[in-house]
Amino acid sequence: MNQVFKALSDPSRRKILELLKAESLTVTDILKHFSFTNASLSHHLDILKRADLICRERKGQFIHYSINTTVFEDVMGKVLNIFKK
Amino acid sequence: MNQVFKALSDPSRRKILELLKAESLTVTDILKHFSFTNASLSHHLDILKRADLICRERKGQFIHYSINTTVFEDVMGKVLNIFKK
DNA sequence: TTAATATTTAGACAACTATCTAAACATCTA
DNA sequence: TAGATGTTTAGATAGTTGTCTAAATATTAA
Repeated sequence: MNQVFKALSDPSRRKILELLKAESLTVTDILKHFSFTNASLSHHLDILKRADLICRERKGQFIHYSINTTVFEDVMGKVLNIFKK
Repeated sequence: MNQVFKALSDPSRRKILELLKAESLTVTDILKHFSFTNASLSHHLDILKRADLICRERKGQFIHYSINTTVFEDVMGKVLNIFKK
């Protein structure tokens, strides 16, 4: 679960999640919203993937990324546990 | 709000919050649960304080730290916003 | 098969972070 | 006031992170 918190600690990665919650996108699509290189984006996507926060699916030449909503309850629960008695 | 996520990204700091949600504690009290120095703990407390996640109050020789529950809704809301459509 | 497009991987580097030791500051007690 | 206790600050260092360029891999189209 530490990987999830680490993944969420970067603003760019939170923005990626914001984008993906609206619709599933390719790397090139996502890249349009940022100023860094595709290599950097790939790195961020890798971290989000390892934290199980996103899913990837190749469709021919493209790879589509989407948010993994099933992890949502886990994260909320963990944040809840930090604060709630 | 980035400071909040950064603060939560470290396991030791999350453990500190876990301890403080039960009861308000002094630095020495908190230190018993960790193996690093008081200087390191002070550093972690500073980060949590800047993120507004904890409160400090001097009582004579001691400084008591407690969790800031009013920030709870903010954090939950932010995590919600990341996932919820 | 060759060229073009989409994405990841490898390696390097500057900036940041967690930790330490040593010193300073704050308060209490004798 | 002097010494003891509690806590923070300063400065140093090793490890981590975000970013880059260049090269590699995967798929499509000509």
